[in-house]
Amino acid sequence: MPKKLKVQTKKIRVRFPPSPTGPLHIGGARTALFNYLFAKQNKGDFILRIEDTDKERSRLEWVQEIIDELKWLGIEWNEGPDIDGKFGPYKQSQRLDIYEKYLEGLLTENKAYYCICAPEELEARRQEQMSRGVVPKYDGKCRDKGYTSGVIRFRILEKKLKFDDLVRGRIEFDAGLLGDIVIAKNLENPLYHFAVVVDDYEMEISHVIRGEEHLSNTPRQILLQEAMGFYQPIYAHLPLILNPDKSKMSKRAGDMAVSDYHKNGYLPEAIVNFMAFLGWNPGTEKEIFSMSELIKEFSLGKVQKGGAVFNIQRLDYTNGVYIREKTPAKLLKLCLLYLPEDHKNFSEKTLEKIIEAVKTRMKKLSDVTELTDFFFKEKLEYDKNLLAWQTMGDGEVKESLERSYHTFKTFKKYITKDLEGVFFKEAENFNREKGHPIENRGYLLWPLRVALSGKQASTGPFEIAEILGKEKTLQRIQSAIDKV
RNA sequence: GGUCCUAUCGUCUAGCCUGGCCAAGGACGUUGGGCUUUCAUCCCAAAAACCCGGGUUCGAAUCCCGGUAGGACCGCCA
Repeated sequence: MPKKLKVQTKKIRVRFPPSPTGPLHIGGARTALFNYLFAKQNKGDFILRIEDTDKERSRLEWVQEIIDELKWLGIEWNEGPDIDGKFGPYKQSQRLDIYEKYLEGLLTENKAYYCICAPEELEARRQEQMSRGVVPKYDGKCRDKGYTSGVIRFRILEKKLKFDDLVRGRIEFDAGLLGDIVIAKNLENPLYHFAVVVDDYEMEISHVIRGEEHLSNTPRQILLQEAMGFYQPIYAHLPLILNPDKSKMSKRAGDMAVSDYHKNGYLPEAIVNFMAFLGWNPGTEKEIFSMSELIKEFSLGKVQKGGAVFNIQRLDYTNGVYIREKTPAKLLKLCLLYLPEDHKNFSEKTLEKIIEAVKTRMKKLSDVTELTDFFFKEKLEYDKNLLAWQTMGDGEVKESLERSYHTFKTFKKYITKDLEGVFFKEAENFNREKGHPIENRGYLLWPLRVALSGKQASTGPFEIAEILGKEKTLQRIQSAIDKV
């Protein structure tokens, strides 16, 4: 077995090793982000490695989805399955010969051995140990039996271990409590603990930054490193992302797939900003960070130790901030997907105006559909009672609408500011005639806005009128008048 | 059950290492108010937390010990 002891290079090299058994989740994406941030900040390399040793559960389409969503988020790697590097290949299924070599070495040195215990038998023993209240661990039955087939087990050395975690400080374990672990089903089928250790070594990974769920796996991996004469990478275990009930955010819990947020109209900048604050904080009062600002400010030392509950309201807020920051042209481009088919009948300029008019009401891009639907409809459907402001009766609603109708007729071109000036005066006049409080413009403006939008809540009437133009505006008011 | 980890407003967190500047700061959310024809944006304000118990000390959110609670792991998954 190759015994060249690699000295840890000065170069910072980190990796994100997803297993393609499902979509990329927020938890994984956050881990990828922290690795990326750390690498970029230190002018190091960020490697994407696909851990597809589980042939049954791994699927090519998941590999693609993980790649697509990571890229969408703006997390890019220096080496990976789609970008060759000198440490490739970057899919474990293509590195079988490498693992086999190390496996054979471990076997000949008697640091690993074949085990022929049947899974059912193992399970039964596990249950029995559990019921007796002892730690379930493999009893070493097949050790030193000289079997030449079966699964390959790694001999766990009984010793105390310690390592320094970058976010948690010194961690100590007693490996004597661990049972011999299966590291491969056979020479051609390595398992996680073994493969990850071999790859991190072969790929000269300097820092292993991963979720806390791996903290208790670390001693096994350190033992494996020692058995093969590898250097030990520096570890940093990130706090878990939790469900509202504080349980670990699992792959099955709800729609935590990055692709779901993507489809629903969350912006990558918002997701990245939000994820960065799940377990990390700059220590200042700045809350909105771009990727490049994060690269500058990020620090593992400021990473929280306790788990963080995923708070969707905060994501929504952050998303809104980024939406409002977009230029009209960019926002329109992003929203196109969520607009009705016939949006193509409208000019780009008009569409931009429509989006601008509803921008502050959007939490996510998909909201644009409902927010703007009335601009595209030929005929508005709404309850005529909606037209009444406060205590207005039908007769007054009609008068109010007719007043607006005639005022609109006097304009050639509809420009929000011009309309506003005249209508505000008109509203005062109307109130004076009707004996309403002068400042309560709703008597004139509310029925008008409802006539133009058909909605309880919407953009103001003058912006709508400007976008609709004279013909449609007049037509909508007329049909409101006909309603009452 | 064992091992390991964690513990500040409902949530994300600052402060903790280097005790006093903390009658604990910010943000989301909530509530109230302002602006306003509505909703949203924006602005202002309020309510809201140091898990518990000991100890060390003139003084503890901060240090120590013990509880308690939560979580992760204990796979021929990763």
